[in-house]
Amino acid sequence: MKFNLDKLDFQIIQEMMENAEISYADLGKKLFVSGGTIHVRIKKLQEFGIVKGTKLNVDLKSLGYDVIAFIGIYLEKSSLYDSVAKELRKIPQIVRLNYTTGNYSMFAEIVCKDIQQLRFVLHDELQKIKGIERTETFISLDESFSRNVLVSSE
Amino acid sequence: MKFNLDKLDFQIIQEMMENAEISYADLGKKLFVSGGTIHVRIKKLQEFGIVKGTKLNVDLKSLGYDVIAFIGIYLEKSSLYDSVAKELRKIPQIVRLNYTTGNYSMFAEIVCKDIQQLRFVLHDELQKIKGIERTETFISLDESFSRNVLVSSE
DNA sequence: ATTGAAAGAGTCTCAGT
DNA sequence: ACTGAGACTCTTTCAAT
Repeated sequence: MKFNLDKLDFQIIQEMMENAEISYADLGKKLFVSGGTIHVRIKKLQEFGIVKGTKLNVDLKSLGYDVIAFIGIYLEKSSLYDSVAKELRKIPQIVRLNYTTGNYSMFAEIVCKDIQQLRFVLHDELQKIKGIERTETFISLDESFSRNVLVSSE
Repeated sequence: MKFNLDKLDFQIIQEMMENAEISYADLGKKLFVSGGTIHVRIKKLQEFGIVKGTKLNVDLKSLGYDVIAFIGIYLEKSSLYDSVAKELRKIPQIVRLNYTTGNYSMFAEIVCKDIQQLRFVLHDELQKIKGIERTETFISLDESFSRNVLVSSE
């Protein structure tokens, strides 16, 4: 760890990773300090670059984005990573891309409105990209859980 | 889509998925409506359950959580899904679990402080869980990008 | 449905401890 | 380093359109 964070800092991060709407006064009550102290700590965490902002928590399912899938990508040559990544970034349904060890060269996550859209991306868009040897798709039938990591000083 | 959302609703969602800190007045300026209108729309989106709250955007790398990996899990029987999911949930480093089609029965994402911790989870904790036949691990060497889906009415 | 203004709540600063 | 109070800003409500 690069910074000297204490238990209170971690408690604030943990709490606000789940719910960033809580007021400083209320969070202070919960953690037995004043709202002013919460404020000072959050300012410090922002200065350190640990807290980068807040994001809206949106229920994608209710917006019709039902289909989540993971794609393992085999490249012809691993040197093609950057150029393939650049092409994959152009596909808005692909929300995440990691360069990985193991079977696959890259690992992508894709969010679609329906199976037809997923098929279109897999069949039409990915096939056009030079350097992709083949792909394996894992469609999520159920998200068992999704949560934040447990932060602490150890 | 279950709801009647217009362009403005989607613009608000898109903007605030990236930055939920912006004030209603400022967001209104950006989208050429009053702050009051932004407020009404967000209230509506909350009532619909589309907006579920806000989350702190934390830089896990700077907190020392450097190691992200994906784990493909083979089960002995797919009926063991629930009991294995229950055990995996007890491991705090596992932040996400999906039940998937394809090669693997389940797909997990894990966040660790170092390779030693990852090895401990993979070798000691996962091996203890009854019903897991074997696992394949893909360590992320680089996150090329991670972003929100592009929402719209179509 | 949108607006603008007033009331209420929260953030931010700072002097005191 | 924490606190509490005052200044300031944002959210929330509401009457008018």
